[in-house]
Amino acid sequence: MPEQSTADDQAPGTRRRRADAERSVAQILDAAVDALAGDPEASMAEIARRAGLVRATVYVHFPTREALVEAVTERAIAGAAEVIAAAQPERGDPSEALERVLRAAWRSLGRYHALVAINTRLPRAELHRRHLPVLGLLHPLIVRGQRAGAFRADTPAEWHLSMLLALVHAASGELQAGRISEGDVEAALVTTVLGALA
Amino acid sequence: MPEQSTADDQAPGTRRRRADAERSVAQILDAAVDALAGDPEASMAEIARRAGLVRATVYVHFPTREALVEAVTERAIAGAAEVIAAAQPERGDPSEALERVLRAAWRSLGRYHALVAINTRLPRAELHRRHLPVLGLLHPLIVRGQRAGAFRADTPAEWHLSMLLALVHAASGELQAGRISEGDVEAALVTTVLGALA
DNA sequence: TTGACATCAGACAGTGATGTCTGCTTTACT
DNA sequence: AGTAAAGCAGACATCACTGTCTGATGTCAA
Repeated sequence: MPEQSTADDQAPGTRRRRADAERSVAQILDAAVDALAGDPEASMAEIARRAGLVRATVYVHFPTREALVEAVTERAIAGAAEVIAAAQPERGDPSEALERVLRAAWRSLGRYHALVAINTRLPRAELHRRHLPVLGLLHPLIVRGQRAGAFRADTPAEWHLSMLLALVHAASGELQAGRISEGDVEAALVTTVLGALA
Repeated sequence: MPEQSTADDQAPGTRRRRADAERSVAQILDAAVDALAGDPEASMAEIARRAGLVRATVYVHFPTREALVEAVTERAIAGAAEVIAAAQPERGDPSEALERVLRAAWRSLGRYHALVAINTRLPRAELHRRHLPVLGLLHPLIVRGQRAGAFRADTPAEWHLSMLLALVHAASGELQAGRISEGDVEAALVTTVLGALA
């Protein structure tokens, strides 16, 4: 299991992990994101190659492929949660707050979009558990908007959330396919999402 | 390549495929749908087992696994296109026509819902190509709605189409994950789609 | 009925992946 | 400077899956 911490919190009696190890773990996680984005079944060899490391070294830090994939998704979701939280979903008019959060998330989460494909084969409960950090931030905003009459209340907030994520992913796909320009996609996404929820 | 035809159109000089072969192909396609629904990477052995056949027999009809998967998805999309055409997207008020088409398509998708997972890991361009039979039917309807002022005209019709497909796929995902009941999902999908386009 | 077609049973080689291990070299910390 | 940690190179066993082949048996259709 990789340490998520950055510095001086090693357990008493244990030595701290060396700096090069820390660097390797980061390289592996970055490489895994890139590799898995292009191919959800990317091999450990491919990930190691991208990280500029040898396959055995990857296994030093992540005992199995599954452990690595889990670490990658956990980190991606944590990053998303951080960006969303920074956009303050609890502040201001619900529609405006949603637009603000959406724009912030859109700009910073590009590379993680393809990781969704990995999670689709996980058990439902596990999937939900991993997304809790993000859902926990957005769900109150949706509910708040529903209470204020800004968002439809005839469908559950969870539905709105799923549709929102789907539209974001689809928008990213349209952009990648070149069927819409980078300048237009954000505005189109915002209007479509707000229309879908309102 | 499996013959899509049912009966009396064999090429001159070639013998018609025997009835048991026809049956086997149908069994294989059905089994593949079920197997791939549960696991997009289901093996040929697993598909053959479900079809009540031996693996070698599957290879008689489909030269590679890829060919089988393609046949399955092609068949599903062709079925959807047929249903959509039957719902007459060119008739009546655009919003009503869209709702009518959407409901019809959704109901007929039935067991194919889970096949979405296969398509998510295809290259974007290929995904788009396979959806062409459906897109070709819906595009005129979208354009007609935009001209009539029923749908937003500040984003291209292609954008609307992509968002529509994304929402349908997401809705099927929600249903598959058990996060919404089968009774509620159709209504929720319709309102979300109409809201997104209007 | 007869012959071509289809399925079965099982084996086979090839491939590519995972996870482990060893010996050696390099690097970071104290 | 010395030592432990980390990385490298490369091998290895194992596994699951794909695609092919054979020979025997069953089945459709003219």
